[in-house]
Amino acid sequence: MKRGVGQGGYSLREKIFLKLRQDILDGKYKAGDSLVELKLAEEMGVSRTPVREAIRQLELEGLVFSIPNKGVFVEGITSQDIEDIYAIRECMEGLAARWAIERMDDQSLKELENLCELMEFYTGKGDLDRVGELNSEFHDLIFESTKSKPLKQILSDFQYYIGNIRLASLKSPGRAEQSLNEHKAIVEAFKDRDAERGERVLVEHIRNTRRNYEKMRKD
Amino acid sequence: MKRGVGQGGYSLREKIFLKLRQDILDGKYKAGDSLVELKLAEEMGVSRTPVREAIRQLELEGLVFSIPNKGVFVEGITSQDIEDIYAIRECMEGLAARWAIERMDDQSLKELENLCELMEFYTGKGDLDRVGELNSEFHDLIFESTKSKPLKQILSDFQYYIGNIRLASLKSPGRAEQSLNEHKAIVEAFKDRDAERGERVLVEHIRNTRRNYEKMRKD
DNA sequence: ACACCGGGTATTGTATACAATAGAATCAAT
DNA sequence: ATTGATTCTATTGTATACAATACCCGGTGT
Repeated sequence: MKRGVGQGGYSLREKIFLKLRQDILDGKYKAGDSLVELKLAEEMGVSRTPVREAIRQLELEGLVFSIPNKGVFVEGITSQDIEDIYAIRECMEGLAARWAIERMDDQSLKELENLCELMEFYTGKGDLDRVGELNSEFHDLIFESTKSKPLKQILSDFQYYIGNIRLASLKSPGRAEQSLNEHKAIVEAFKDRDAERGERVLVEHIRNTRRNYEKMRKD
Repeated sequence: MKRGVGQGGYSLREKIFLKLRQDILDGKYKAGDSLVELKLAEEMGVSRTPVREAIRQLELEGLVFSIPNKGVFVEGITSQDIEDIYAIRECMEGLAARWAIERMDDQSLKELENLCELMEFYTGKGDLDRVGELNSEFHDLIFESTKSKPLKQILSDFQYYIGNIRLASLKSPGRAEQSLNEHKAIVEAFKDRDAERGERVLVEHIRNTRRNYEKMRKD
């Protein structure tokens, strides 16, 4: 079994959800495109049921909207959305930094340090795709360490939304090295358990990422 | 038709989703309770399909978690979650205030004023349930006016999460009047298009709501 | 030419049937 | 009595069948 959809998730629904979300975020389905249950189901070699459920979840995340008895359409992410997300992240990651520094256990701290070292290694090797993955893990670990369900939820969702953009941003000249230094500063603040400084450097990091994105857009 | 589930939403799935969410938030289902698709379906006089879809959505919102082939269990909201949500709202509604003041059109502003007057009327009459509803509409209108999809989504979800708590808080002695004054101050700042002041008074409003909740918890 | 009606098609909405799985209960062997 | 295998049951996972709806398109009357 496991034909067509691709491995990874647990149930078909989960896999389809992840796949569709990725496809939308990758631009395979553009804004306004209609997603037809039966068509998708046939493409993936499954029945409509799990496809439907996946679509309902996408709907809740705001990636698609559905007109009853008519169809489901891709909502798309505008560059305004991206900017908004960065602005929101500036606030929220500050909060995350404070909480994480207060609540993070030593083992997670060690892991965070480790992730940072790996990022250094792959940045040196120029494998930026891998760096991008590690970057996600880095921030996810911080979210996780806040031990705050509501905060985790928001930030993890955004993480997916802007994943591709962040990766592209990372590939602009010099940004990878700068980003690495910022991550190092974050780890230092975490190790010192300095919430004040942690918040500052993390917010600064987001702000720089955002600036880099805006600069990139203009080109 | 429309038997059992109760009106309101559009499709069965939507109605069931709203009903289940309300029931969880109302404490009808407590943390750890298991939700059995077939049982719920029979109770509401529908088939499993729409129930399943509703549950999947609840899962994405984090209100339930599902163990494959075993069951779905209510996640529940801890008082830690509530506190976190208030902290998050302090940040986010500040942002919302700034954006809304910049982007709100005159008609919405008029509506906002109107909502505030209605709140005054019903506060005077002592109909706090109605005031609670208007309160939600008031904040929703602000969210809507930010014209920001990501921000709207986050804040609207939280609105439901803490709706009942806010209502209870409103019923503590003197709070309704204080809340009303804070709303008036918000409207004034919006009318003056003073983003700086708007942010300050709105954040202050959230902070007071939160303090009131914490005070209430102790009793 | 134009508005109106009616049927046909595409699509989703809902119900039901069947498969797979996990866990509990039973029972036999040591 | 304990352990291990085995059956049984509850529950979800997936597929399919059928119903309802919206929209397109062609025909018809004026």
